[in-house]
Amino acid sequence: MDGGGSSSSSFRKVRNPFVTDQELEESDNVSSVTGAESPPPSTTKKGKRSMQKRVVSVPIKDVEGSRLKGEGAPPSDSWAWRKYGQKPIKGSPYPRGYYRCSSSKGCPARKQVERSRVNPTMLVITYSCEHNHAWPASRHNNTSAKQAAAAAGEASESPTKSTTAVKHEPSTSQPDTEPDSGMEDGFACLTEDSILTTGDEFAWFGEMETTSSTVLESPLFSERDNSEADDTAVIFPMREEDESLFADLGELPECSFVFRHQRNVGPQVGIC
DNA sequence: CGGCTTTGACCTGCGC
DNA sequence: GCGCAGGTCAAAGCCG
Repeated sequence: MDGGGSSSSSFRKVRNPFVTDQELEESDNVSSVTGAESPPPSTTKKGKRSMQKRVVSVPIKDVEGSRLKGEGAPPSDSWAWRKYGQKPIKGSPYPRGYYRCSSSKGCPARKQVERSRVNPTMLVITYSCEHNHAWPASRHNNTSAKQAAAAAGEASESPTKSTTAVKHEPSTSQPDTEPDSGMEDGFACLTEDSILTTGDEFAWFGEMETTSSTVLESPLFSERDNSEADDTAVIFPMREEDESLFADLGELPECSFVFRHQRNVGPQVGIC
């Protein structure tokens, strides 16, 4: 309980070619995974502690049995998320849901879920993780995931297989001094330096590309390539089947980002 | 019974 | 300095 205004991250406006105002907010904070975190134009409201943020856009699928009424629902990741708030965002017809990681007690992970104004069929999820903080390992929390998904389904009736854009934003990496319990599971939020290439752990990703004819598109990448934008985004059409694959993503450190810049280069995974 | 969701209110930070 | 917007907390209610 930080008290009324607690630690929030700076989501102030900047400019992101990929999305509109709202998404811009997130993307702008999204620093390049490479660790080149662009100095936030505006200091975080309360985010005193450096937090790594990742923006992930996932297609909303029609999920039933939803008990949530939130507009933005988080994708079914493998972690337990507890919704602690929801607020309508100015300029956005969809409210933004605030979720906290409930997988672990000391889990500082948080995520904001909102519908993409650009593509109502996509959910824009912003993951916030303390610098170097550990994320709860894959904990199959059907409840959260299911509910989240359900919410998503409720929120959107367009199960359109949209593309999934993944953007990661490593925030200022400060020497981690907070021993968190989240690490217990073995997944730690590495600093932006930690950029890994697809390995066994991410083999699923490779398969996803090859087996599911999943195509990675990153409009942002294009931008980034050209201007080295701060955001890292990956867009790949997903199917219901792919969804399961994507669901596996939950098993991966949320802090990790997967992107493929060049065709010659395999999917690269970065862990914040 | 426990956990989670929902809604309202409060606080912080930024912009003007 | 004031207002706006965003973010978080707390309490109540509901569901599994």
